[in-house]
Amino acid sequence: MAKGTADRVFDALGDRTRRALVARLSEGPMSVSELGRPFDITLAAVVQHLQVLERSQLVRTEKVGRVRTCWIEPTGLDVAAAWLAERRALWERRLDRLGDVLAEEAQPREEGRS
Amino acid sequence: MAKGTADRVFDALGDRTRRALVARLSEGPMSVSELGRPFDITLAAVVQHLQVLERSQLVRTEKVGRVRTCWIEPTGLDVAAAWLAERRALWERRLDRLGDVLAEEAQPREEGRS
DNA sequence: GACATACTAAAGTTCGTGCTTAACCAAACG
DNA sequence: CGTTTGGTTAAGCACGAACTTTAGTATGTC
Repeated sequence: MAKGTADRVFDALGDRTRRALVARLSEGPMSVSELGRPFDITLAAVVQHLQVLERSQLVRTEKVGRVRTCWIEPTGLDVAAAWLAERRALWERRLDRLGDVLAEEAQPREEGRS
Repeated sequence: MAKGTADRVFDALGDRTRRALVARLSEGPMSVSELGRPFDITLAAVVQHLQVLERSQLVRTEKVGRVRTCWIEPTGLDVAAAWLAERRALWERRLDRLGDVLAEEAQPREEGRS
């Protein structure tokens, strides 16, 4: 099965360092080496993270001359936010079942169960 | 450094199977074995995922008799949503710098750089 | 009591992926 | 031209985490 967009976004955001990179990028666009400066990792590692972030549509980059500038693509974050909102909405509608389920477990009925 | 709440949430949501578990749980509260039924993994694995989800505050569980019932804690999702919203808001305010940065790279000035 | 169910806990295996090193290329600068 | 700077790519290592197996506990059912 093909990986959906939400999947890729959460995979990307599942890594501590990548979240930090996104946080740093949210302060404004910058070059790859500038982006990676505060972190204790190689430039190569930063580039690899960047590839994941680009695949997930969270970040976009463009190379001018020999310097690649990176920036956040806000709609990428929207995909994740939408997934969360959907789960939450779905849940809110079923919340009332909670009491029923717990009560049912406590004193099971003799009703038919498959 | 201590792991922040947002960190734990994204770590938890960083796994494909756990996202599927959350999705299933968003349809309503259910027992551990019922939760894990559609998945091709051991009950033990489901329990382990559940521990991560509980630590991240995304899910709460309670044991009555020998059956443990699980349900989503909506505020857990809120933490993640808030993180995303914050990055996005921060970014929106700096978006205008993009043009400047790209232009600057294209034709660097002779102004002082540290 | 005996058996089944629902889960738990520990231990071990395997596989992914985050990281490094090293070699490399192209652009800027003298 | 040679050197430095900024980035790319490939290869390989190493650690963690997702999973299984096994064995065990407590609850419910007959």
